[in-house]
Amino acid sequence: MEFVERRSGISLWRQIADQIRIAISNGEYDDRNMLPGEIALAKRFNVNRHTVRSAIASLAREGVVRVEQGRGTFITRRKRLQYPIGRRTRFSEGLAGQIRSRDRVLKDHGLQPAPSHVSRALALEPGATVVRLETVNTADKLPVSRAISWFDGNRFPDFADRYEKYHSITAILKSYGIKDYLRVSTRISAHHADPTTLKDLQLSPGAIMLRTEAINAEIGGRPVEYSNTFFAADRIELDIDHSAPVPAN
Amino acid sequence: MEFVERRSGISLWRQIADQIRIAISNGEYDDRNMLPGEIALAKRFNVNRHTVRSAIASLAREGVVRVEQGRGTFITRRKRLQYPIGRRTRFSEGLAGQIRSRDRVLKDHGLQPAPSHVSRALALEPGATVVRLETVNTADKLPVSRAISWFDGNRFPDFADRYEKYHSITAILKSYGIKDYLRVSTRISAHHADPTTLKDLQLSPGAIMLRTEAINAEIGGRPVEYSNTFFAADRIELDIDHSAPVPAN
DNA sequence: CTTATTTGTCTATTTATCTAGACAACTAGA
DNA sequence: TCTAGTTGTCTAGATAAATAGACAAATAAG
Repeated sequence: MEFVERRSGISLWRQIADQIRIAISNGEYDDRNMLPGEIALAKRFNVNRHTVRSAIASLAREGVVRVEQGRGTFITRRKRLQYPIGRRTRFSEGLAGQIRSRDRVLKDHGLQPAPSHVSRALALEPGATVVRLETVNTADKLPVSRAISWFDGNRFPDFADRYEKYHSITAILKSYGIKDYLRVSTRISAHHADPTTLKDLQLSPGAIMLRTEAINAEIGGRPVEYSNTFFAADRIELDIDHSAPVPAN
Repeated sequence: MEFVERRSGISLWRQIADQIRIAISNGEYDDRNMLPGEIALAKRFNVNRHTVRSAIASLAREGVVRVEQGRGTFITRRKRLQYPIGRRTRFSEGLAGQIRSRDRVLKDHGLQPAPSHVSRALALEPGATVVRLETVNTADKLPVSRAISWFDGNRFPDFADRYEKYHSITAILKSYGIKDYLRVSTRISAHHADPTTLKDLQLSPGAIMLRTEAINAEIGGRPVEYSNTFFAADRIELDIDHSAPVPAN
């Protein structure tokens, strides 16, 4: 008997949907590739059949299962994408082989005085001007992450303008003469998604986002990029590589 | 005006509590170290004052805020612990300096035939016998993570027994002649906590867990430990270090 | 064709959540 | 001491979530 908690602020159907989603991604139903019947699930969770139906309806809206009258409920998607993070992390390469199409849309950009955490990360003076770039990244037409990047405004004054031309951080930095850069640190946390992220990543309230706060530096060690990225936790996982650094090419 | 979504399966008070918790950890109220008044919050979220009160009551139960009649609502905790992950990751050292007390309790252990993902990670034959160790880790009396570790059952047959004596993975491995080991890979994902984790980490439904799936290997590269760790996402964040590997000491 | 098993729809009722308003209790400052 | 601003408590009603039961509609197998 599985457990759901009442009066917890999370409706029963939502708790059940969450547990079924986890079970699916753990491969628990891989043998038949379908869920148990509604009546069996209702008994297992000790709730009414209609409550289970609400849970399944929400999983169907997410595209995790497909319901067929008279037959049952079939699992349609199971695995998260894997996003590798290592010394040489590039969004443009990370998902290669896992998806068919990929896109990055520039949502917003501008110059601004650096907030304190930004100036600290980029080793700039407090209040120095920085370029702010906000993008939404899509894989197979589904948004997977939202990134906010900051760069030294004095060093890269027209960074955002060059985005139209190059469409890639790596290429823009190269156009400034920076041949290579490496990841220095990554801080990872998980939160309930905030309203902006819910909207940008097409999530529903209560959804989880994985947040990475990363610093990239050029070869000498000078920081060039500071970024906050918010991933849709139900669509992607992070794969950390601890192996020895790759020599610059 | 902040946004909350109705009929989403998450009660309004819970959505509001989640948003306030995020705002606090973003340092938005650092100037006065207290929340706006209930009436102001109700207006901002466009809900009834009683709904805001429910949200605040739940944050108070969590220990995030303290409410004082006639005065206001004060912020009592703000930052997550930072758990460093690098080539040399050791729970016993990771939180040093951030907490006063630390404890690890062995919850369960035993020998079992390796599930496929375990045998693959440890480079053993399918179905080989493995030692399974389940622990709950506590910092300042609050549980922060739950870990399940697997080791080669042929190589370390009495691993679990030695736990009583050494109380440390590193020390046990040393007792088997393994002087040093390094992290090879870490896979990170975020999920709604499952019932077992909710209970072990004293969380409430809808809470988020950060999951790491890690492989440690001895110096030659032979895997020695495979582990799944579930962190309470609202108490801890992961800090990835990408710097060059430290030489063995 | 019949039967058992599955999901789909409908009505009714109960329980929980949210809203609305009034007023009490407490705090800090004028 | 008075006043403005805060949280605490109570009542009542509206809305949403969950339960209960009955039966329809589709599927698969004998």
